[in-house]
Amino acid sequence: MGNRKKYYITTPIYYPSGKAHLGHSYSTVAADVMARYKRLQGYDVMFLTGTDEHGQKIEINAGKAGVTPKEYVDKIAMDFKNLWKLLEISNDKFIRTTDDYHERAVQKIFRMLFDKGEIYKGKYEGWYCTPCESFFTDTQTPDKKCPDCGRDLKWEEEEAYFFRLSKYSGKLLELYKDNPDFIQPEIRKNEMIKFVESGLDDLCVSRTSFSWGIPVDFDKKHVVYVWLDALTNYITALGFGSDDDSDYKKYWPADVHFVGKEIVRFHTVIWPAILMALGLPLPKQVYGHGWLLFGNGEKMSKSKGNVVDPIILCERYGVDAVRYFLMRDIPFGADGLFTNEALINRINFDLANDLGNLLSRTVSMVEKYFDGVIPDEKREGNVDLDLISMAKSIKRDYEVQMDGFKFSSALSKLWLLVSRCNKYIDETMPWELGKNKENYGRLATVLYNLCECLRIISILVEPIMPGTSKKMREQLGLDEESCKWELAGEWGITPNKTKVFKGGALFPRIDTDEEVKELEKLISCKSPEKESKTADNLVKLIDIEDFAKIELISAKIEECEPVKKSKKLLKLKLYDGKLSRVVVSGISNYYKPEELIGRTIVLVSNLKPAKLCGVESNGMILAADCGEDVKVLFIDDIPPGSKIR
RNA sequence: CGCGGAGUGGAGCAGUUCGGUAGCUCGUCGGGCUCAUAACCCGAAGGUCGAUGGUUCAAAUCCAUCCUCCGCAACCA
Repeated sequence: MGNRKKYYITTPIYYPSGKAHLGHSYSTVAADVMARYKRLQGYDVMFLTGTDEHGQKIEINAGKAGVTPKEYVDKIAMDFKNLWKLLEISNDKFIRTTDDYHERAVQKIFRMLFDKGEIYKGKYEGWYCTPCESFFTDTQTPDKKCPDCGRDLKWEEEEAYFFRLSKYSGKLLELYKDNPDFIQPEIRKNEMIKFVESGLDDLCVSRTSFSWGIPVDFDKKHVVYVWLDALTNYITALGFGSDDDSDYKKYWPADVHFVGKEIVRFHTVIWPAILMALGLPLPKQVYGHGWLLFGNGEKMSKSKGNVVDPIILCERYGVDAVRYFLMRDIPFGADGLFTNEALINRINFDLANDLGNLLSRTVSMVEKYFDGVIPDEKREGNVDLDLISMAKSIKRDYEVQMDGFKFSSALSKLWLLVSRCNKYIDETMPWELGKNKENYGRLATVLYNLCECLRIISILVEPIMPGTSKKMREQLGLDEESCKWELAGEWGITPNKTKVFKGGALFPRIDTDEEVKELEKLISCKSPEKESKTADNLVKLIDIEDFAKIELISAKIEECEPVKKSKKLLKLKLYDGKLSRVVVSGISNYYKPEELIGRTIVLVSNLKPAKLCGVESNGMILAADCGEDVKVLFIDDIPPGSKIR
């Protein structure tokens, strides 16, 4: 037992500031596939996922919801756990950074680093916006106004602890050089090298401005700030810093951390530096996968409210179909598009037509011609050799791809065998053989070969679609013994006289057009953004006083030029009858400066000033949003300064 | 000169590391088959691989310049 090779894989711990979406599911399913794959190969696997529950944003969100931060994260952590259960995620542990053992361990780690001199007390300074509780650097706020709310900023200094990240640049670069696989894929590695080469600052690891975090035990007004709290989960989950650290001793270092590409930096710079400072071994690899994007190329994110609900998809198509789609349709290292059509097409073509139908036609024929049991007498033919040699080699090809996290390629390798089987049926024409008893020996061989291929497929498909794998074996009448992982590379394992059982369709076909409509309906109901849009469509009635607050006047455009470094902004100098003022407007895609000079427009004159791309804008000009185009309201025959009501 | 990504048959993509007949899935057209979930199999049409220049016997692939699209960056006031 103790000699088994171990494999430790992690997902990021997710920040529960909103609902879990398909993007979270993507990372987690990928890690699960890998964990299952390694377990089947005989590894002693530790698969960790969890939630990162501290920080100001949680504190604020909880406040808005009128609950304590703990109540807030309890609820969302439960949602995550339930989703993972639904998606058949086989994690061995689920860590919450609010777990007692984690908090104690983080305090211990913090102290260890402080005692070693790796953490020191310093000052965090910057421009502070009290209402927003945010710091900004000089470069972020050239005008000393809050970029979020526009209010004045105060120069504040906050006492804070810092981790000596800056001294690790050299060591990190060495690490990347000596371990070319440490950061993958390649493109991420190059980015990180460039980033580290540009120099590192020490890292602020404590805050006094909010309290929802792990207290620094020797300096109670500080709480540990994000990275030292979050990243260390990978070792505290194994018991590091607690009384029982046997799992830590057994599983650390991690074989791979799966992370989204946006947090590669933290995992390949800060995390190894922390471990170096602690004198602990480093993870073997960090893999930064791509993002799931929508058909329109937008990132799936909570803040944009364009989240596709994995629960809906699972309910409609089953977990395995969703898992298959995520792993098959998107190359793991790159960004991928999610569209409802793509999902349904995968289900129909790959799963229903190719795989499901193959099983169905095979089992049907065994029942039809042999009452469900293939007889011993067989007669081999030449056509069989090609099929058999492919079937025997597919496991090796598949494993090469899986070991490189190329899930999509692994599946397309496996589907070569599925296609080969369908073709084999055409070549051998079992329905013809079935017409004449003399050919039953040959027919038995053909059907046996098909069952044998399906056995192999059922094994290799298990990491991605555990449920489907099981269903296939039930229909094929196979026991666990015949379906061990090693036996995916062997031929002739299905015992003689195995009885098959025709079951339901593995994946029922879906009517694409109708289903896409249904899905769009469903998802738009659930999407918060769409909801609010619908609400906006209902005309909200306002009082005349509300309207009176808005001061509209005519103004003449005196000067106009594009705002440097901006894509859509024009800087307009307007004369409002009394004074000239500068207004910035995002219409450079629709109007050229010379088309605007001399014209008169409608100006919202009492709008709070705001800074756009470094230019102060005092007001807003009215324009109509007509689909693709935007048209400014010109009122050239009205003298500047006229009040509009 | 802000950062990053991408441009390959109608659609979505692979191939680019390490140059050597341009590939996959879907769609279209034609044919075959009927065991099967109207599924399966075969064949065909369809591409100046964003542009230009360079290196080379040979470039989607290497080099240079440029164009376009997209995301991000404190930009729709």
